[in-house]
Amino acid sequence: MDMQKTYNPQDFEKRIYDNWEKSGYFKAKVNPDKVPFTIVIPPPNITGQLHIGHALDETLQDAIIRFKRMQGYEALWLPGTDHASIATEVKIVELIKKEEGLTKEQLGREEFLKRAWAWKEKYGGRIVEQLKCLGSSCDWSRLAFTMDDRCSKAVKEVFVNLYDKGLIYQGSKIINWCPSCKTALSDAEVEYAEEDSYFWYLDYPLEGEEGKCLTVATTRPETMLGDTAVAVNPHDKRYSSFVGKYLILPIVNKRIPVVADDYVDMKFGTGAVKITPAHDPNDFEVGLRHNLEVIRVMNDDGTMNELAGKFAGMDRFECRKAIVEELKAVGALKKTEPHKHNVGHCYRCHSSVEPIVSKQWFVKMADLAKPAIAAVKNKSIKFTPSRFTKIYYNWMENIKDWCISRQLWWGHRIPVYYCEDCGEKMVLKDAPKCCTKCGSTNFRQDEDVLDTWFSSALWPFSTLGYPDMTEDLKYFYPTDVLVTGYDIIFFWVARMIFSGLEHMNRIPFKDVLIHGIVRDDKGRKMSKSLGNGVDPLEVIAEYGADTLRFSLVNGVAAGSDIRFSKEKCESSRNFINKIWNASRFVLMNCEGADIRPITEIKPEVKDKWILSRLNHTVKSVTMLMEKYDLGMALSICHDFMWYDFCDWYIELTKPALYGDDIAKKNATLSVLCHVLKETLKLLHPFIPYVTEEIYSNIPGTTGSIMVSEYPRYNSAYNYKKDAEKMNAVMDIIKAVRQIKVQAGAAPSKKVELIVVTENRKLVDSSADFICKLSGVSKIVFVSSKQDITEKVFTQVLNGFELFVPLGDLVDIEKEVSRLKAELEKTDSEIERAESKLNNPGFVEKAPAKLVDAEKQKLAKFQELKAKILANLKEYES
RNA sequence: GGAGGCAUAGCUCAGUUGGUUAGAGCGCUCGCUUCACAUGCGAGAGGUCGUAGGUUCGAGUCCUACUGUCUCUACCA
Repeated sequence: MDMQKTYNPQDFEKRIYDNWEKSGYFKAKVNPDKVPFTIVIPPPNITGQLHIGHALDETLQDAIIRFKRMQGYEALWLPGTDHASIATEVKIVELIKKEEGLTKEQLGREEFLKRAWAWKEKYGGRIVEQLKCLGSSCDWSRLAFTMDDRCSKAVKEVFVNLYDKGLIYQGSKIINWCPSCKTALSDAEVEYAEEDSYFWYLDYPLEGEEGKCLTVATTRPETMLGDTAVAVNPHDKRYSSFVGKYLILPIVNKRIPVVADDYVDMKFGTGAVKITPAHDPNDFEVGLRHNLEVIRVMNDDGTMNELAGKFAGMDRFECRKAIVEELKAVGALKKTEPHKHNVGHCYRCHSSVEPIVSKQWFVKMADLAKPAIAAVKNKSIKFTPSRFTKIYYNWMENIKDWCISRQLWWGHRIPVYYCEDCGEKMVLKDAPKCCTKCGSTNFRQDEDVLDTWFSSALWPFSTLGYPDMTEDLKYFYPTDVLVTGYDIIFFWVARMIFSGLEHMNRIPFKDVLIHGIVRDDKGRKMSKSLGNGVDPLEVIAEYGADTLRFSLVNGVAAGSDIRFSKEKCESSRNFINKIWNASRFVLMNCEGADIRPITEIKPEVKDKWILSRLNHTVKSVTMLMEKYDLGMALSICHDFMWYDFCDWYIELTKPALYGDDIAKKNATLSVLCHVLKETLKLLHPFIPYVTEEIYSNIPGTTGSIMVSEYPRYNSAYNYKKDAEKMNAVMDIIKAVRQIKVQAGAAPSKKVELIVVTENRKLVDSSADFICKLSGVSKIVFVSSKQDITEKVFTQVLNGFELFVPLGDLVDIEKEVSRLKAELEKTDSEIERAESKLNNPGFVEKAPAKLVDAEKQKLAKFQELKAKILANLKEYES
């Protein structure tokens, strides 16, 4: 046995991980004799390093995969990283600006991509190291990257297939544009935030009718330069005479029609809306319905273009001010009022997003969404917790076409080629040698790359070999469970589901385990601006990976957010320290002892009690693990380890361990070893390092705990009667302790215990325990309280009356009032039970088991009451 | 506008399909350096489970309304 006095994870975590890796236990292979169990990691972005949210995600996955591996599944946890197109590109742009003083355009595409791959090598590698520190049992031989050859091949295959099926198309539509990143964004990539702004009321004069005008209200006056109509509600009587007439657009002095459209809300603003089809999604729709001209007045970088006339070249916000001034000058600004409204921001750079008309590639969603909704409706895919299905439906049922092209360089380049000579468009998996139509070799590839989520959507099968029907793909797909946060249900989970169904004809996973986000100790979201982020590596350096993992999982309900605090870490560390010391106790005593397998031991009552407790624990923990209720599973392991094993069983073994009976000592130690070993196995998925370290020191164990057999429930170990006996003894011990504390006697003071009972045999056979655990020097049996001559404290239990003579410490008056309080409590229990049993509804309708239990409870309390009364009478006489 | 979560001890949170006397951690009080552990041991105090109704023999748990709070989603110019 080689264990330091204090738990010190830094001494062994690294060594253990290295051993695991060397042993090849993490590797999974196609094995027809075993049932596969597969998890693909949600690939962390290579933008930086792992944060505490990743630590939670990986801990949950590792716990599940370790559990399944021990249960005998061929467990594969497939690791990888994500190129994170826009997020990484933003970082690299910043880097080259800082280090080389260049913009990406100045650097050029080829050089830029070199920098990006270097970044990937550096940060991708770092993330892998961090995953290892956490203890993640990933199959590193399969490490994937969303832009590696395999994934790239899958992306091209899927793009071409969808295009051929007519599910990918190119079109000019209104999309979200980030003027800072200069790329299109999908709807999911826009974040809205409320901002204080103004509502500007503008007068648009009616053509040919001097002095008459229509007032529109707008939050974006600068877009009026691109107005091509004003819309009113067809039922709005105020404006019915205007419909079909023309207005003169101020400043621009252009004729624009008044159209009637249901989209307009009569009650909002003035009931008249300026229509700018090029710069507003709703206006774009109105424009389509009324055949309006689309005039785009803004450049890609957010400045005004030549169609903005004298405002050309101005930044959009500058232009807004200038337009307002100009409108005021020409008398078209009627009034201004403060207004709060939601403005969309780029989820990566946070600039405000500009809705503009642009030619982009889209995925047609309607037909893809239907089977994806059905798969969840018919429970082929189950969300845990189930409430997240509603969030999923909500999005899927209202889904719009997915804009997948990005005007970026870092990512999968769109596999579309244009012939410079004949203009032919070629959508091909591999770059053509020449134009498929005219044979020209003068062609170019589409400049754009794909949305990063396009490749992530294929992750569960691209990493296993798709489009080739490999053995891996056949064996490990569909995967079993996907573990991720609720924040990427739309971005990722939904898209994997329809992609799996479309390209593999099968769901990508059976279960989706959703967890919450990790917040700081005050419940705030961790963010760079608040500076309240917690670095998992720092926590590991201070407390060890096991403590971090324990803190993130113990007692946490699925799907709910987690508060992370130092206090929590400390209490987790204390628990692991407790395991450490309990194990030291067991192992130190084992030295030189004859430890036998549990099957060769004849257990006595205390042993049967802990074996039955262990058995129950195994049953509930296994059940909870299978339901992915890891927080509860771990909490039950914790309670068993601390309260049953350490607080009670270890103490109960001491009389035997320090006694002279060698056979008894060996038997007890064998049970101690068995229970410790099995408990460590239950804990191993959550806290792998410390359990491995201790396990290797237990006599009789060979190999790693991570490939040991997971404990199994066995009804032969229930020992119901013995467990009840032990519980009665434990009640006696607790009662004596209570008497001593209440009397103010020192814990070390040895007292005499006088017992009235019909079950003398039980007390006799457990005398060792009672004496050792409650500081009793001698147990005396009497037939009734009348036989006691000294002043005593009294405690009445079911089947036992306990009396402790404590001489002058005994205060009769206090004792009487204490007994009266006990009596009152007992009375209220009797009353409660009686009212239930007197209720015909309860007796008739409640399950017989419960009625019986209630009857027993009543009898028990009535017996207690009788004894308390008898004791009270003694004092009164 | 739509949807969802949460409201339980001083604080942070558990609480399985409704069913014994509602639990834990931290904090607090009292007593202990007892031969694994003071990162500990023993004994306690502390809760009308947000409010009002309802269903039921029985509600922290199910239903309705309300109050407070957080989040997602839509983007009404």
